[in-house]
Amino acid sequence: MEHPPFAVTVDLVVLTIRDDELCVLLVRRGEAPYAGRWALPGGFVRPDEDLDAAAARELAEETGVRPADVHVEQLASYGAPRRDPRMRVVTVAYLALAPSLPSPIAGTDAAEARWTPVERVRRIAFDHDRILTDGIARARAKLEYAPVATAFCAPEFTVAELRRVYEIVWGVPLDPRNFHRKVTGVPGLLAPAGTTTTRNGGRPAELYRRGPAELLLPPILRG
Amino acid sequence: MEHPPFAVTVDLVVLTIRDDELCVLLVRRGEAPYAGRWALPGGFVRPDEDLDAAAARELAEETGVRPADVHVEQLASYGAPRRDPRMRVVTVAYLALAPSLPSPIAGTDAAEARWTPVERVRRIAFDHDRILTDGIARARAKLEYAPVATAFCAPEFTVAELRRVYEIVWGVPLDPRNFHRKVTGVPGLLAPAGTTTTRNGGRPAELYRRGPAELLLPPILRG
DNA sequence: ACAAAAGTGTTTCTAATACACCCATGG
DNA sequence: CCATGGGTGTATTAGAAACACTTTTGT
Repeated sequence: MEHPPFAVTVDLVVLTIRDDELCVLLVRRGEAPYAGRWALPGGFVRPDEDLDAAAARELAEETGVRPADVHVEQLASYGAPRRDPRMRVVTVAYLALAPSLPSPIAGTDAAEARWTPVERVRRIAFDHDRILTDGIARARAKLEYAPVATAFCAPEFTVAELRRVYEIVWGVPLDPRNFHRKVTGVPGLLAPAGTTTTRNGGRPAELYRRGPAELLLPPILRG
Repeated sequence: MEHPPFAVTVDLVVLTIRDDELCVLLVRRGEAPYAGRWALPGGFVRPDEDLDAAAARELAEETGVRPADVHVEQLASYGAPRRDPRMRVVTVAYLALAPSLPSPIAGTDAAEARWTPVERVRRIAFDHDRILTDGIARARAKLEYAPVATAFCAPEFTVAELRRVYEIVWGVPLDPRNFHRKVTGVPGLLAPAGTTTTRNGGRPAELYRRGPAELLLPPILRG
């Protein structure tokens, strides 16, 4: 009963919104293979560590964000025999949705890390193109029926800021009036903070925090 | 740079409909751990085998069904440190939806295999309870927006047989008239076979094959 | 003739869309 | 006072649900 030895890694598709664009966190590889090329952040799962824990650890190391502010979920696993030329590696990919972070990423231990607009990503290392494509598709689909859009926002946000998230991720314009009604009508989605802001100009807007809702009923449909 | 050694397996949640119940394929374990207990079918990924290929191979070994007749998709990965007491095992779970098969499962190499109604599954080996729960939830959700219900049917089927699939998987009654209109109205979902059958009694029903549609628009919503 | 299942037509109601309009602030 | 974005009201329309009714077989 010999079981072939595998290495197991976690890789992260960390998405955020910066300057009105959907961006992904990429790190520059220092060693072969693909030395000097950009890649998704990730690393080996430790001997006594659960998969989710490994993903959370890598995320903290790379971004320094508090886990409570980020939405993390397992995406899929990838294990083609020669996806890593050194050895047989199966990677468990995770999708993370994070609020906008300061540009020089705090607490990072990677040599070089960068937020890149997803439209401009070209030929990254390993099979990470495919993983990124799958992660973006998942994020787009999940906004429809799960309250994850708030993960892209600061702890307190306006309805218009939440709408911008949808417009940027989906790439379609939404009617501000109908969106407002829809999103404030979903029970448990938004909790009023009781304060207002004028940071976007015009009439002061109500500030909200994320509510306790786990599911989005009815769903918010794409244009 | 030492990478801890992992074993990697695939486990299968194979669902079918037998006697108007949603059933899952379970196999009896011959060896420790959990000797004599029921478990999801599965096995080790081979050194030169992709994950999807390993899942397809195990499915063929356990059920003997032709791959074209079954819907197979990756479900999720599970890798808690002590989920297998022998060693560190990460398993990639797959969900398969199959048409009703003859009871003594043809082409099986497992010592003992059985279709069990999902409601009656109790305390199966390892963390397979959790995997099964996740698989059922995925199947229920996927019927809404993907044309996978046909995977439970024979190659040629009636609208009423397709409706029974939805009713059994969701556990809710559906209006036959509205269902008929809805499902025949989705472009590309059903291809008329040109023949009819009276196997369900009453007026002859049109027979259909699965159409080329990949997505279900508009979705079929749960009552 | 009658039961049973297939399939169609029609009415009702809910919810998404489009858009006119008013509100509250900064400059 | 005017520009800007926030928020409400309302008419239109698309689709879901409910159900009466007709069709085509087996017995």
